[in-house]
This record gives sequence, structure tokens and C-alpha cells, in this order.
Amino acid sequence: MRRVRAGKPSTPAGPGVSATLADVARGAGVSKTTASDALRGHGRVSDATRQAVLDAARRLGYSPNRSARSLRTSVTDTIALHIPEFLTSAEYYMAFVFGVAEQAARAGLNVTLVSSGRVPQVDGLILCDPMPDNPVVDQLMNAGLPVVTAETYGGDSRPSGVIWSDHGTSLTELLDHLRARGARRPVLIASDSTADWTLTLQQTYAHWCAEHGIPRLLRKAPFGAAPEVLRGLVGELLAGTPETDAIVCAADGAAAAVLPEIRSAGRVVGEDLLLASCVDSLAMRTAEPPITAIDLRPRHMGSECVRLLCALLAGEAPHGTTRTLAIDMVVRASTRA
Amino acid sequence: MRRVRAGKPSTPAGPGVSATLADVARGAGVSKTTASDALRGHGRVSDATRQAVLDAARRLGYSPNRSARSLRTSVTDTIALHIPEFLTSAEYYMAFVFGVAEQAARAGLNVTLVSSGRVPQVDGLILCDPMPDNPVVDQLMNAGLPVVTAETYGGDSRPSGVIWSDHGTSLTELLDHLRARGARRPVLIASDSTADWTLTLQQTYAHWCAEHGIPRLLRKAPFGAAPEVLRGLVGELLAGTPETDAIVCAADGAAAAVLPEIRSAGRVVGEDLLLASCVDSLAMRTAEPPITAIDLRPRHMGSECVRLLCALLAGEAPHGTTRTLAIDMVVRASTRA
DNA sequence: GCACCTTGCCGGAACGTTCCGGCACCTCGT
DNA sequence: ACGAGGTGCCGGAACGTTCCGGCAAGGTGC
Repeated sequence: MRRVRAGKPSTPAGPGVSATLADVARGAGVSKTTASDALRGHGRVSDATRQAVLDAARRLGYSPNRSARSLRTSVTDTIALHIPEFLTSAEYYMAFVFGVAEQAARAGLNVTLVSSGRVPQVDGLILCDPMPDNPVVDQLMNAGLPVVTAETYGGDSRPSGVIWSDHGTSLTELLDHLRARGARRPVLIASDSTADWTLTLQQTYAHWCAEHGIPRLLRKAPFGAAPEVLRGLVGELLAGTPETDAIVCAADGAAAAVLPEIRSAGRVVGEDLLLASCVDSLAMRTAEPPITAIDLRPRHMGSECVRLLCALLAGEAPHGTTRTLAIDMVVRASTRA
Repeated sequence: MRRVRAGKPSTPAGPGVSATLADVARGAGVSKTTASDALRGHGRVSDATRQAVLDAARRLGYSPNRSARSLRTSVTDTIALHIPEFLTSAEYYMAFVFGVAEQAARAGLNVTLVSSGRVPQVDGLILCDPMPDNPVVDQLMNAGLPVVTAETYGGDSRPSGVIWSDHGTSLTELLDHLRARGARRPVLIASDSTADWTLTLQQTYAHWCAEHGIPRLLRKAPFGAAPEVLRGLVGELLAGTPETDAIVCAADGAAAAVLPEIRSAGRVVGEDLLLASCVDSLAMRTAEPPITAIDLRPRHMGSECVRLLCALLAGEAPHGTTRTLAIDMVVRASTRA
């Protein structure tokens, strides 16, 4: 608990210790007010003085103390990020995190991870795939801070901003594609999570089936279900409903996981059984055959969330702003019969 | 840039605005010094007053302003986390991140992600899989802050602490296992990254081969190589060196990616060709057949890094402390011939 | 010459916390 | 009765920043 900074505050900043604004002011021969104004571009400062201050700052390696700044302005230049803990979707979330980190760095913001419900002292929050029954999400939602969610939130409170993708349209497109490839009995294997995304997929599927006079063949697996469970499900499905000619898996990675089961049921993916996934990932690309999937562009999703949050914080976007992120179907051999 | 907090500082804290220490002191009828002492457990305070302060704090929903505290003490209660951006190893890194986040939350620390080289104002850094040729890593290493690395660092500077796993012993164990299963020509497919982990694997393999009078059949693929590249590699390997009876893949996910290629070369994994991975993941578990792999326990790795960093910060561990994290080989059908 | 505005700069208070030093009171031992 | 030592509490300075208000010097119009 000892103080880290060196003793004499009048020395021109020891090694490893960042110079203070007063040091810069002294170095430029001006007052700290002027130094601050010059650096922030706020007050009225002549070009010559501004240049002198800038030089001094660079020479001394000045970087403003964030705590002091934040104490004074009550702006932390920090946003919090919460992601659900599902290692099954690791690739999606990881890409999302990098998208957030990159865009935040660009905007000069720090990103802090929040796992518990303890609301951190930040300027705003980003919640990825918020599920209404998650108490942590609930606390964060009602913390009185600006919140941007990735995908819509099914709960009561309204976030300040939302970035969402039109999964309904995408799934319809995917189902149409399967139909064009000859599929007449497509099955949707969805998860039972409370994420809005899952629900949209199920509704869209039901709607599409009704529209095409096709029986609803929905199967549900627990969110983050073990591959064995998924396989068992598919095994039963193919044995019990052999007329199944296409399978769409909602969960990340599920389609790749069930491939062996399909094969051992004597079906040939891409030939007499079409297979597709609602989430693209490395596993889809590397599967044999590669699996048609919807690219959710998680990295873009991450950076767009930060963009929107910044706009909200700057007052450039109204509370309740909702933006759409385009997503793409990627057709691969598994549906190219 | 407007101030967020409400106007009159004498009101007992408006809604949504955290109470200040002065509010608590007033609420408990003591001075702010006493309030601070009572909450921190520092000075000499009678039990009765301490209780009164604690009550007032709870009643007012007091939570100390981190900026003010940090400004005063120059302790930020925040650590920075850097992970290399390789989405192929998404599952490993994701688990690592959660391990860090969880343990940090337990220790009352914030975690901020750092992607650029800009050194954040934190108490310490955790660098996951630091590669010597990464400029960002370099800057962070030499920031003059306590650093804990996950896996040893191959560069010049010495981190304050290291958590590492004995990949050499594990790979030896794995190779011995393959040999016991009849393999006489095991091939190692390594990546050409500069991570210490990769180098250790290659050295261990070379050493093991020499010891057993087995030809060194090392193949290198770029780190994060596309699955097609890996497949091409394996295809050539099996065509050119048909006496290959076991393949060990270093890179995360690689073993699962090359499975189809092996199959289409007419080899049967687990029967006439053993396959194993140096990194366990969902893909290894769900592959058909499931693939023997080394479980690196990334989540533990994450939390152990935080533990060590905390110990270093508290002065409970000496600079340069190195700790080992046990890792396990998980035998599955792919080597159970 | 005066009134007035603009420009360039600065003093100093405030943000919320920690903690040094000090003061008043009480309890003993002598 | 008195000093020594302990206990319980507090005043106020300091951390580094921002920014309000003010002041002097120079310019402009009359």
C-alpha cells in the first residue's frame, strides 16, 4: 500500500513516473491553466504558446493522469463489456471482443470486462447477447448507465441503444435456398436459450413452414448442449423421420458436431441431406464437406456497438437508437447438391 | 463534456448518483476522516462508531469513487490483459479470459483489455502467450509495470512472474503413449510461431526422436494456418511418407481440421493411424473419432496469472517468481487402437 | 481622451479520497 | 496531584486535473 510515485514533487519527473501537467507548464514557462488549455484546445491560447506546450509535453513524455481527469470531469473514458460465458460460441464472442477492443482503442476508450454484477465506474456498457433471465445482465441493465446491446434484449428494461441483425430474413433466405435445392422437409435444431436470437429463429422457421405448407419439425437442444446430446438428437431424428432432407442447426458449432452422426446414419451431406448452420465459424469452413452458414460478422458487431455507444455518449444519437448489422449467407458444399 | 453529477453537493445524494464519503460521515455524525478509517479499518475507531459508519454507508448505498482513491493512493485496482489475436485458438483464449476475469473479480480488481501498445494506467499486466516479435508485447513488457506472463517469454526482458506448463513432459508422455500403441513413425505438425510453447514442442519432439532412434518427421505450418493448408500438408505427408503411423498436431484445432484429409487418404484414425493434438478443445471432443489431446486448462491458467500478479503486487512473492500449472493428457479413441 | 471589446494568460477552487499530525479525554502508576 | 501513555476522533493538506472568473495589454470607434 505504499505510494509508488517518487518523493520530491518538484523534480522534473523521475524515470518511469509520468510527468504531470505542472511539469509541462513549468517546461513551457506557462501556468498549468494555459498548459491544460493548450493541450485540450479549450481556452484562448496563441499558436506560439500552444506549440511550446505541445513540445514540452512531448519532451517530458506527458500523459494525463486519468484518475485526476476522471475525478474532475466524472468522465472515465472507459466502457464495460459483458459477454455470456459460453465456450461453445467462443469464436463468435472472441471476434466480438476484438471488435470492441479495436474500436474502443480507436476512440481512446478503455474496455473493462465485467463478469459479476458489480457495476463498474464507467461511462457506458456493452452487453453481448443479453439474456433476460441472467441476473448479472439485469443488474447491469438497470445501473442507470447508457447501455448498448448486441442483439435485442427480451427483458423489460430498454437499453439506450441496440445493434441487431435481421436473423429472420437471413433464415428465410437460407430456408428458401434449401428449398431451391430440393429440400421439402427441413428441420430446425434450435436451442432453448432465452436469447432473442434463438426465439427469432424459431418463429421465423414456424412462419416459413406455415407459408410453404411444410410440417414444423422443430427440435430443441439445451443451449451449449454437449455434442453427444446433439448427435443423439440427430440420430433419433434420422431414424424416426427418415424423410428429413435438410437440417438447419441454430447453435454455434452444432452442425459440425452432428456431421459424423449423419454420416453413420448412411446419409450423404450435400447429396441426399442438406446441412446448414445459423452461425458461421472455423468449424463450418473446415468441416468435410464445408457447411453452408450465416456469417454473423461478430467483429463488426463489436465495433458497431462501440460506435453507437460513443454516439450516445456524445449526444449525437438519441436514446433508444437501433441500428442493423447486415449478415450474409455463405453457401458451401453441404447444400450445393 | 457536461458534468454528470447533480448540482448541490450538500444534498444526501440524488438518485443514480453514488453517495460520497462526506455524505456517509454526515449520516453517521462523524468526520470524513473517521468515516474513511472505519470503512478502511485503518485508524483507531471504536466499535460503536465503526458500526454507525458501516450502517450509514449501506443505507446510502455508498461506493467509493475509484478515481479519487486512485488519485490519492496511485493504486488503480485495475490490471490489464493482453491476448494475441488468433481466432483459431479462440476457445483457449476465451477460457483464459474468463479465468482472469473471475479471479480478478474475486480479488476486487478490474480487468481492462489492451490491444494497442498504449500502456494503460494500471497496477499490473497479464500477457498471454507473449511472442517476442510482437511490438505490442514488447512495449507492454518494458512499461515498468509488474508483468505476469502465461507461458514463458522468449524475448530479452524478464517478466515479474511467469505461469507455465511443462509442455515438454506432456508431449513426451503423449509420444510414449503413441509408441505404446504401436506407433513407430510419429510426425509432429508444428506451427512456426515464435511462442515459446511451439519451440518447446519442437525441441521435445526432436529430443524424443533422437532418444528412440526415430527419424525426425517435423512439418511446419504457419501459425493460424487455414485448414486447407493443413490438409494439403497432411495429404502430401501421407502420400509421400505412407509409413507414417501417427500424427501429432500442435496447433489448436488443427487435428480436427485434418481428419477428413486422413480419411480420404484411405487411412482409419485410431486404427492404422493415430492422431493427437497438443491442445484440447471442443473440436477434439466432438470429432469422429474423438481426438486424444493435452488439456492445457486455460481457465486455471488465467486465474493463476491473476493470483500471482496479486501476490507480486502485495509483495508476497518475489520478483521473478515462476509457477507451474499442471496439464493433463486426455486419451480418446483416436489413439486407442 | 474615453468607453468598450478582444486577446492571451493566470489564480485558485473543486472533484472525493487518504492519511499525517494533533487535540482532548481517560486510565494508571507513583 | 501529576506525568506518561493509550484511545477516539478530527482538521486539513495533498493527489493532478479542469474550468470559472478575472486581469492586463492592445485595438477600435468616437
